Amino acid sequence: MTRQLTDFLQNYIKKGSLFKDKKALQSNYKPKAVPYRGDQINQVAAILAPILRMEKPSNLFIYGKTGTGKTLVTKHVTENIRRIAKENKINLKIFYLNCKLKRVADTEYRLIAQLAREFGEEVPATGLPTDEIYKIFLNKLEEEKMILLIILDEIDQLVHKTGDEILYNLTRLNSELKESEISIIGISNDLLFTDNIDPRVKSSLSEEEIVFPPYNAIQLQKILKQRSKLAFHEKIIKEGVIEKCAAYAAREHGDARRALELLRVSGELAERKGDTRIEVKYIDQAEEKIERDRVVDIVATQPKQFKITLHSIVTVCSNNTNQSIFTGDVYNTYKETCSQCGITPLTQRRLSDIIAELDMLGIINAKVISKGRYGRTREISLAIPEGNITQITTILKNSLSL
DNA sequence: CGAGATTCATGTGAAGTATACCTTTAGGCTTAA
DNA sequence: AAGCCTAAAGGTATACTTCACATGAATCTCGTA
Repeated sequence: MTRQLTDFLQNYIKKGSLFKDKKALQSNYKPKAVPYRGDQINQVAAILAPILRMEKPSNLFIYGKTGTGKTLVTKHVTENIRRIAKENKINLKIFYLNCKLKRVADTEYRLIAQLAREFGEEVPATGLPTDEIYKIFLNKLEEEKMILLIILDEIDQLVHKTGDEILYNLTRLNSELKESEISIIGISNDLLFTDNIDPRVKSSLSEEEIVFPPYNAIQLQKILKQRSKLAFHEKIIKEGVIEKCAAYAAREHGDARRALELLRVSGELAERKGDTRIEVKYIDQAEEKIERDRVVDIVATQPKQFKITLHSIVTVCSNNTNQSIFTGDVYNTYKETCSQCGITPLTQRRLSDIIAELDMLGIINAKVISKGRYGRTREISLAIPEGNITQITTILKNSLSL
């Protein structure tokens, strides 16, 4: 047994890795150049450039589907601006916040609190009035006499959850500032986002707008080739692999992040199998694995009540296969589940909201339908691939100690 | 037969409540002069 | 008298509950052809 293990480990070293630099394929990797986004880079740069003359740049709004390079381009440009600002002794700060993160920036209070924390200020998670937290933040900002650039990623999620007042407050902030100035970059996956917000907010928040088009399959291929040169040793990738990755991602609205992830995970799978080259067959496995990991990750990080709800949905789904299931069924099962693990159940009202949130997360599909005489409800189905359900159930059971 | 009323099961908005946390304030105790 | 600690008072954000009303198509009702 030990013998085997030593052999394995020895071999592992000897064989070396398929990867030269795996980081090049990870989602937080920032390449030196961003291909096919020259226009967007120039536009963003042109809009933000006034910073370097200590002038407040226009607020900017960026739209585009996931994996079209919004975040990457924004970071790319702002990094450069940050660098040049530093060289020229311009007092500039750039804060990047992802509004989707639960319990970080998903309410007005938490958003501002997080900004204050970026300044190194200790602020409590709750208890203070919201204007108080604004004051703390603004005072700190005034003290430092600077230009502040706030990047709000996935801002549509925030507004969806808490309404558009936040945006109004944010845009109004400048009028309260004497020494410093704030500019906001909003990034949204939802192309129709601004249709539903207050026109006053809209005009001041999106003084400038940039739309990021999806990549097409050929562009994706080029991107993949470029990155794979950095990431893998020579001649590791078999013919057709890149093409297939690109095709898969192009099918999903040209999502470059996905394409890169497919390639990376394929590589990892090949490596784990002891293969010396990446075969086309690994891509399909990779796609499955990615989806599985995504779901597992989401599920595992949900609060308890969300887990119980999800568990109930899974249970109901598996009990009556190929029949549609409704809120009422889920709620009944939910109550049972609660009594099993000794937790007082929430009301149906609340459960309704939780189901809606789970839908937003994309792990279930819930559509409000009217069954005519038989009332109105949500038609719920799982958005988890068939093969992963058992695994998810296990995770849920373990964390709920069922 | 068809237009309009009815109905059901739950969606959904608003307001209220519980909890956990915050600051302020008043009182009480200690201490030093 | 001044200083310090503590506990109560008064305030907030968040997650949840309560209450009440909204929804919308299948079904029912009833007048009419």
